[in-house]
Amino acid sequence: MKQYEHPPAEAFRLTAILHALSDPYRLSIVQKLSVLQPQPCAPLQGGRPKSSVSHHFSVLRKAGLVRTVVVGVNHMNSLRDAELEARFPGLLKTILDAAARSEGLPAQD
Amino acid sequence: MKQYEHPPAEAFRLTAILHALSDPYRLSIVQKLSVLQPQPCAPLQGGRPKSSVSHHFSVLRKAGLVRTVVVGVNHMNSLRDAELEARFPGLLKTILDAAARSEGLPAQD
DNA sequence: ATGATAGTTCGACTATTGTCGAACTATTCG
DNA sequence: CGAATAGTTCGACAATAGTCGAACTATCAT
Repeated sequence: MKQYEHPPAEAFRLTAILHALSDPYRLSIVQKLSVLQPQPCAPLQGGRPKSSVSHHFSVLRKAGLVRTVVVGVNHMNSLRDAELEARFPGLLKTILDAAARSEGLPAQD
Repeated sequence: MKQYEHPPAEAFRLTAILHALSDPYRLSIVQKLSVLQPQPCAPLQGGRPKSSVSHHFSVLRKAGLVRTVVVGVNHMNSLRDAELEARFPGLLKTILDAAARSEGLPAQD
């Protein structure tokens, strides 16, 4: 059962994390994973072709945000939240809170 | 005295903020401003040509991170920290803490 | 006015990123 | 085994972003 490479927590680079989360689609993946974990890629596709989805998951993995484990035919994704919290305390939660807040008011004053 | 356009706080987009901070040079500008505010562009140049510096300040302004006020011959930059805090509580501080932490350990274990 | 200083704008170029179809790999099921 | 499913990799292309010199603008000092 072939698995993925994930950078060790010491190798996380803040700028890579911020870049990974600066894409709206990737941010939405992380938001959804924060609600339900783990999930395979399929329910997170959002209408995109598989090759695009795969690319975005690769960016998330390389930044250290997501861990992907092959379980049978599915690739189960989860957030590396504990490691992230240890390395950059409060970062993920604060960004997710900000993201939630952004969504509340996209249309009104 | 000609001044700059700055987006209102309601127009801040999280992804634009994350993107702005995902560039190491721009992140370093924000870090330096967080220590000493306001500052003109010159001391923050970091060896880059003026046109590049100007470009990066423009990105920071458009994201809502920096406010630039023309004072005589200098363009004084400061963080829009209060507005940012109101819109995205804890975000700037958490990222700056993470950035400070990143710098502590670029070489050791 | 002239010159000096601080920074912007423009335009060209390069590099990085995102998109997507097609072919490929791994696993399960029949 | 062969077919189906889930996702990756490759390669081409488009779009976005960063870099930098040169010309420009605004302000201050003389």
